[in-house]
Amino acid sequence: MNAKEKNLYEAKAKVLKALAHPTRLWMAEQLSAGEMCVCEFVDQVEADFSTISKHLSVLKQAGIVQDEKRGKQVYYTMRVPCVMNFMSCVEAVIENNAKAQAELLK
Amino acid sequence: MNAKEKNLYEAKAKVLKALAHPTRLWMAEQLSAGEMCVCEFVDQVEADFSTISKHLSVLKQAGIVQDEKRGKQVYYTMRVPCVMNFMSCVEAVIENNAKAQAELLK
DNA sequence: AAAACATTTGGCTATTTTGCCAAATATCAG
DNA sequence: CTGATATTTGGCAAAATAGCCAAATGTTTT
Repeated sequence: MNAKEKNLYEAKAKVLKALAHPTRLWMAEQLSAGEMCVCEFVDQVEADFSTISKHLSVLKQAGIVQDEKRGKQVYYTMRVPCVMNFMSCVEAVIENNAKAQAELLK
Repeated sequence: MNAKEKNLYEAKAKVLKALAHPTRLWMAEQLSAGEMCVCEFVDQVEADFSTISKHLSVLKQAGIVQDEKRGKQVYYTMRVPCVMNFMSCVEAVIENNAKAQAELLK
């Protein structure tokens, strides 16, 4: 693996890492259904609003979402909607794991 | 978000987290092309073999790969091949980011 | 049984990530 | 301008992750 390839894998990993947090993943899924402002997340997520803001910032830094200020509020939208397409496969992994677990109990 | 839903997002995040490391992501991509033994990774990755073993263990714990001992060697294979399908989208994110960067320089 | 080989595990430190609080910034209402 | 509201930023402590070394385990060869 040369330097260029290494950079590529680091870039890819950064995108995945941004999604690899329960709260951020949930946020991304919500945004897949349409834009939301920070205040809506504050209402629905049990965490300090500064924490929520930082999570959104991580998603933005990774290039997954974008923000737009309108009045007092900041609205976030998905920038690359396809990102959520693979969640069905992630769910398949989890189902597989559950099956394997169940198998152990037989 | 109730407790059950929270568990689900934690499980999904765990799968993503397992892939969210340059070395592990590279390993997963290699395995998408067919099985490999730990020793092959040791030859190709610049890291201690214990580190490599631990990375593979993380992928296994997440349910992404499975292992099989044959003789002295341990062979790893993808357990849920679809996991790599979304990489084209992750690449799209990166391309988008690059475009945005380029735009800044104009 | 001993030596050699392949891999995993335990333990430790360095680094990164999380999440809260407090403070700063920006916008709007009066 | 002042105060209220929405959000971001800085700073810090706690928790999680990464990666190396050494030791343990399992397998084959001699």
